[in-house]
Amino acid sequence: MSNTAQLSEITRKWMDVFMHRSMSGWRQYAKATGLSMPQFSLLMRLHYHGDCGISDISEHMDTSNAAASQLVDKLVQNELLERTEDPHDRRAKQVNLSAKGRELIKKGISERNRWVNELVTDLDADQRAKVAEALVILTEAARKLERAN
Amino acid sequence: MSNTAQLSEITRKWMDVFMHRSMSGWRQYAKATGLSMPQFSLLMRLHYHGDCGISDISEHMDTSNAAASQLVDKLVQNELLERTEDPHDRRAKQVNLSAKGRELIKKGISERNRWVNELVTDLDADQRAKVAEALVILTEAARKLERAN
DNA sequence: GGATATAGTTAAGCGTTCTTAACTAACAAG
DNA sequence: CTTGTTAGTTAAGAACGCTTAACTATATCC
Repeated sequence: MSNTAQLSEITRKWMDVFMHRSMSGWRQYAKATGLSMPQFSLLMRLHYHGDCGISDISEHMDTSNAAASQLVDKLVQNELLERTEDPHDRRAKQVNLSAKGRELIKKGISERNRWVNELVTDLDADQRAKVAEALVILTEAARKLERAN
Repeated sequence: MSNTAQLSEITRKWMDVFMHRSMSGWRQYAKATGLSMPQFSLLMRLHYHGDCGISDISEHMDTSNAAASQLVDKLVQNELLERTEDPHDRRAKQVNLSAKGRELIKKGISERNRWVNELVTDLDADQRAKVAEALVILTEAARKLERAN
């Protein structure tokens, strides 16, 4: 049992459920916080890879330098980001989440975690152990794959 | 082992990796297809719950009737949606994905699945079996939770 | 020092989405 | 039949994000 085709079908179903949920979860949170998708996306990016310049941002978001600059500017005005001068290169800027921005993202992430936590609280001990083991395997595989790219 | 706190930490890490990946995946796909986020969101909604009226859409997207109507209109013009009259109530409309729209969403979903498939291909047989078992458990739990709400 | 490249900002213009308000058409109840 | 409700559309105006192009300031190379 558990050949490639079966596993593929299982992951497909899981992704289906999961994507459905995560999409609508994000949408609701963006609405609630008043953030647009690009704004939210940038905050997430900085949560994972802070301390980067405008060019890094524009490159990663697949957009122009001007757009990134304007986006950052708006979020700086809203006090969600801090934009400081790079001490080693005074042309460049270092963009980071502010305390307020970090707080907001942290809350968003924990709200999304709530769903998974609800999911696992209904499981019995045996099921929980299995889920825990599998998620560790998957997380490690994802990390490995990310490093490879 | 595997008490509640541990499991919670494990799911948190998994969500972290997974959300990070799925967010940027969708962003890229939306960019590639030229769809805006609301447009994309509506197509996904119709993929899961087709055959609904303008009011259903506006209610679910937490927006005004006018906005939903305009959004649908644009996607009908792009031939991604079909808008037909409800035979039982001629005031109402039935909105559905067109063949072209279905195709587009299907492709997006399969791209998303590709990542998970890459993830599991590197696993050995034992790990695969464990992952398969756990994902079945989680998918079932998610379905149950959804029915409860 | 002077030419060139790089990092980022600013401004004008376009397309999108949203809102409110006014409107049409169809249904429902007396 | 008339009154009121419901479903959806249309129009005007504001906000946002993106692009291109022109610009400032700093760094780098010869």
